[in-house]
Amino acid sequence: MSTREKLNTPREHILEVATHLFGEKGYTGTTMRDIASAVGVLPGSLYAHIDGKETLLTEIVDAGFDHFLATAAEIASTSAPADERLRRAIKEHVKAVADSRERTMVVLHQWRFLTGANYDAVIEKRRDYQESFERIVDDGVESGIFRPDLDRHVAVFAILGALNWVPEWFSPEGPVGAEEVGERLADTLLQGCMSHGG
Amino acid sequence: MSTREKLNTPREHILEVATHLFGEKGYTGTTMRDIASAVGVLPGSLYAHIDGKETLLTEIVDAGFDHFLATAAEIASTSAPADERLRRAIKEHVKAVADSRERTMVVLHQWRFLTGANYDAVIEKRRDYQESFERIVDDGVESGIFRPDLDRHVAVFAILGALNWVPEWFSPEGPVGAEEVGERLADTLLQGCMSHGG
DNA sequence: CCTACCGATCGGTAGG
DNA sequence: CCTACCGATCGGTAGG
Repeated sequence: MSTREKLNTPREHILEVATHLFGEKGYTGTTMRDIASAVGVLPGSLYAHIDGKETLLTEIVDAGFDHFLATAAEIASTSAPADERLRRAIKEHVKAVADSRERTMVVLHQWRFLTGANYDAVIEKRRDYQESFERIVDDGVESGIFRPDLDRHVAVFAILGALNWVPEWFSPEGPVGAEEVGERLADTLLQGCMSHGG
Repeated sequence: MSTREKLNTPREHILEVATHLFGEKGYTGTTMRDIASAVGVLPGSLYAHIDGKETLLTEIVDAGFDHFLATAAEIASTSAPADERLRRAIKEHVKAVADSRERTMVVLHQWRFLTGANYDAVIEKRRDYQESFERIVDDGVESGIFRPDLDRHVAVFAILGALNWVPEWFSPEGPVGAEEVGERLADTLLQGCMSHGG
């Protein structure tokens, strides 16, 4: 309480608190008073550092998507075999989720409450992320390492679904670490794509 | 507007409208005034038919979970081979999502806003649903039809994740129907579990 | 199902 | 970052 946890600017502190609350109670379920109270200031004082509630959301979501996007795009454009790239992308995604479960929940579910240009920007990032995975799967099918009859779209949706479900069950305090969970998830998802088993 | 769409009781009509709105804008993002307006009555009039906002949510969520649960439990307890049972469970889940995307979204994400006994009941249903899938996977590993090195928990989470992501991308108006999507999803997810490919 | 209304709370602002 | 406050809106109720 009396210890100052400010290693960051007040603005960054507010964003951290908002990320936590938006992830836990949702954007519409969180009030500016909740945020102010958790930060330790009165509600009106927040507006010295931020423009408004949606600004908080769009900054959290944009930064979160950019993180996922940058990693996936880098991996997708590598010249490594498709199965290796897919494994790397899966493991990096799990690692990012383990880093901050709440941030991931906000990125996955709260972007719907953005409006106008903020909303449009997210739709684009979402599509880009998907395309990085589609590129890997397409390459895998073309090179013969993945099954020729694989439905590329369904396969990518299955992989993204499995990844995006991770924050619902993974706990960094659990018996199995993020590295190992990513490996086992990759084992299962990879085999669903491969041309020949084990 | 002037046509009466009441094939149901007023109460059922309210529940339908609430399902749609909770799915679209979330529980905390939907007001009783939103619901009243979509139903076509004044806000206070809703309370002649329902107890309150949380009652609406818990009825929608409970009924939704029960539907998923009953189907999965029935399939899991069949004596068919594990791969057949898993395929059936996947297809039934996709069919249920196709029946009502909004209801599924409420079941998956809005139950967090329930409190007390309503919340506890959902946690239990959630666990039961997962256990139906775990039973199938366990049987498959024991009978040798699934890989012996398969991580049962991770495999089930991957399958549930892929299934629970379906409402984010599947459209009944799309080019591929629910039946076919379920089949292709099962193809990919099944192969991720099987002992020998193709 | 409507009229009329309750106390509480919302996001945000003016002025210091 | 606080004091003091704004108009709007919230879930819900009394009485018919």
